[in-house]
Amino acid sequence: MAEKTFLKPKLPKTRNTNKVSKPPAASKAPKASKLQQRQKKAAVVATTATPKETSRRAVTSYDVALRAGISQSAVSRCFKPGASVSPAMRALVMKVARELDYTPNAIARSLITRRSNLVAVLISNLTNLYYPEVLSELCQQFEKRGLRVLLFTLPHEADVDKMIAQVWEYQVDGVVAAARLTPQQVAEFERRQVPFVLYNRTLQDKPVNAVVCDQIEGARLLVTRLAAAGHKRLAIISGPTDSVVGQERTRGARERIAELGLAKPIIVEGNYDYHSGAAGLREILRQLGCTPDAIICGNDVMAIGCVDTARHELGLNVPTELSVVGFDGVEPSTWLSYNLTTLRQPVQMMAQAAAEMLIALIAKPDSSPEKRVFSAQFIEGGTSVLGPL
Amino acid sequence: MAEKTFLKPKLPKTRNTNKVSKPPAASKAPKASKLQQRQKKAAVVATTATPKETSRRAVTSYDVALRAGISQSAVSRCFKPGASVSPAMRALVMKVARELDYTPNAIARSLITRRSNLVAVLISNLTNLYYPEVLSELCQQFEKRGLRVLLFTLPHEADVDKMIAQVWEYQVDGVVAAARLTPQQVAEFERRQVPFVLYNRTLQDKPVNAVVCDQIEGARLLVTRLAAAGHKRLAIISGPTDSVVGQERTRGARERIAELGLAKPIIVEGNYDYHSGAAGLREILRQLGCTPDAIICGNDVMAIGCVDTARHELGLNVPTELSVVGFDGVEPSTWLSYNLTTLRQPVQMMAQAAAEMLIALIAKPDSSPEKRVFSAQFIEGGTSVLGPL
DNA sequence: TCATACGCTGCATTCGACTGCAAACAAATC
DNA sequence: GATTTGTTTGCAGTCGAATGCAGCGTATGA
Repeated sequence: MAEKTFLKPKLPKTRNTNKVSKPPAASKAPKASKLQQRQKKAAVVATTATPKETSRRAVTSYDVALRAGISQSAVSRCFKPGASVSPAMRALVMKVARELDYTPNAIARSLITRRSNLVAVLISNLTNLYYPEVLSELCQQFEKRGLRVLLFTLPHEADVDKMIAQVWEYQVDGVVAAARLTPQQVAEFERRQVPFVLYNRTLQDKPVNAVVCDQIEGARLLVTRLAAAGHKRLAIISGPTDSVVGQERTRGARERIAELGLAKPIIVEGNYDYHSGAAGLREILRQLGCTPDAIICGNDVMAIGCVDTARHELGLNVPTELSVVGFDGVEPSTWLSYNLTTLRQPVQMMAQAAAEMLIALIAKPDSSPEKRVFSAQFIEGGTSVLGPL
Repeated sequence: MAEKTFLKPKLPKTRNTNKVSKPPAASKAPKASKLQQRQKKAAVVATTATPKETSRRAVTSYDVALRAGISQSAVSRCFKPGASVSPAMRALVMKVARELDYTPNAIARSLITRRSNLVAVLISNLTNLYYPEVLSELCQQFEKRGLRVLLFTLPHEADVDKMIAQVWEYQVDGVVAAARLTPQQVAEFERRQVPFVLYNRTLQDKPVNAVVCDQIEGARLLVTRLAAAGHKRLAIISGPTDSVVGQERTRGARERIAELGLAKPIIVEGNYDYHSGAAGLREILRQLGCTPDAIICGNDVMAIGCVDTARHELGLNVPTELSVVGFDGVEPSTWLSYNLTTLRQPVQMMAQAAAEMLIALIAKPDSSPEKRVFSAQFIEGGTSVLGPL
């Protein structure tokens, strides 16, 4: 109460050109001011709607302005951090806003500011066990910076183009793509001048903003360690051919195997899931006619499938009869039953880097492309016999 | 070419009130028409901007209208499915739109239609292994129906209110909440008249739209089966106390244990992760001084932690010396190393139901609340010794 | 005391698409 | 041929917040 009587006289009465100029202007009055129009509308709503139900319409800044006896622009300014508003005005507006349950409309704001504060995150397959971690981290990073995440999942790699069209419609400020995209699709990002960061993907022919983990380096390291421990006959269960990451892992392993003069490895293709790891192992044994020394799997889940099948279905002892290694370092790889030898990707750092990069790019769209390459961390688990390096 | 000459004369020349009415009106002309204003602006841009760079501004429906020699409203109508537009007009507009790379601005559309086509999905912890499946399914369902997903993760159960405020700002058409919310927070959904569906949660005192799985029924079934197989001393590793689902599972198990006249079970609290399953087991053994017959874990991941610790750390044989059962039926529970006895939740059906429900609710906001209760499916795995029922 | 500066505030316009209305045309009817 | 339908189109105003500008008020200086 005390506060109210303090504020009221000090604020709206000091200067209201509105009231002063209205009576004389009434003679000419080419058209009602916005606020007046609003006043009328509000009156209509009040008489039309049932008394208790405060109307279906949302509360707008005009409603707040009306109730507080000030202009709409004042309300708007109170919700903008750096704006020029007196403390008294801000207090009054906030009070009335709270009374009316006013929330600024981000849609309307976006329209005029041309900033939606939305970022699109494209992810191919959420059930991948690896991506939820990425998504979770990205989400938190963006939320911390006042950006909202519009999630797009690309399930059957089908109508990706249709989905991407949706991205444009929502005027997102930026895109993080952790999904397989054609060069044409990436090119469209550029054409539309929408900042974007690729996650674990790059383009051959064009420099783009990307956060990646050096798969080749990692794969070579794995082979080096396996060879040093005396493994000679290696086999590979690769990721699907359309996965760039998978291809790089395979290529790195293959190259290093060749360099070390080991026998050319059998390679069977998997699709990153548990069963394809199991199937891959069986196929390798069938083709080889005997057990290889070690199997390099394109990701942890396939490695787990491989280990389980070896142990529980084929009665093979992992690691003494067969070493199995994976990639990613997902949580189950650390479980006691597996304790997988793997290359852990620094997911948190990578996601953080991607978020940072995108935010920087939004602030300064014409920066030249940057690629941030992280190294995987070698985790020596119990599914491989490795000597000291 | 042929198409162009066919369309052009047939369309804009037949009736152009614009050209006819403009010259006479020029004498009075109180103010320029919108299209004319636009024309001027476009001219400015054209002369100001470098010739090659087609300007920084986005392409709008006015640009398309200008180029096609028609009105903006015609363009708008061409992008609205059921609108009254001649085929020739539609073809022309689509052609020009393609030439200019025009994409309708969903933000502007939302403002006037009061439909954002956005749904908020609130999820507490994406790394939970169970939620990615839910999210993935929800996403696909909504995308199929033309709704976009705004993702909100609530990490440390901290500033949930601040996050929810963001939900309002974006004028979402609906909310799916698969996170712990206070009754006050849920009440705010109602106050704001935003359709919402709770996933795996309900309120005690108020009927709300919800999709749930009957945890009590499931827990009772588990106990019944364990008891029938002769297990007498049961223990429980519960979910965290603030998880309603976890509490129900515990309660159901406890009730049934009491009904069957078995000894009151030791209950230790976990937090749903692998390590708390391991820790829970150790704690139970410490408190009990010996091995219980069976341990009921609040979810699969804890059950897995429990199994692993029993087998690899304590040298206990699961299931002969100790049965372990879980809840959820997440993918790793099916892996050969575990083959967990568990209650599988029909995630896909539930997510689908939630999406359907929300969509129905958006179409008809005043429907009375509905609760859809699903039953979990009992999966008899290899971590428990169970006779035939 | 008056001039200058600065701090707040309101006005009016803007963002881009949608839509009720009426005008214009085309087709159908008498 | 005149009238009545029906279809297609353009016009102008709308959604809700942001913002350049100008005006008002107060504090400061000379």
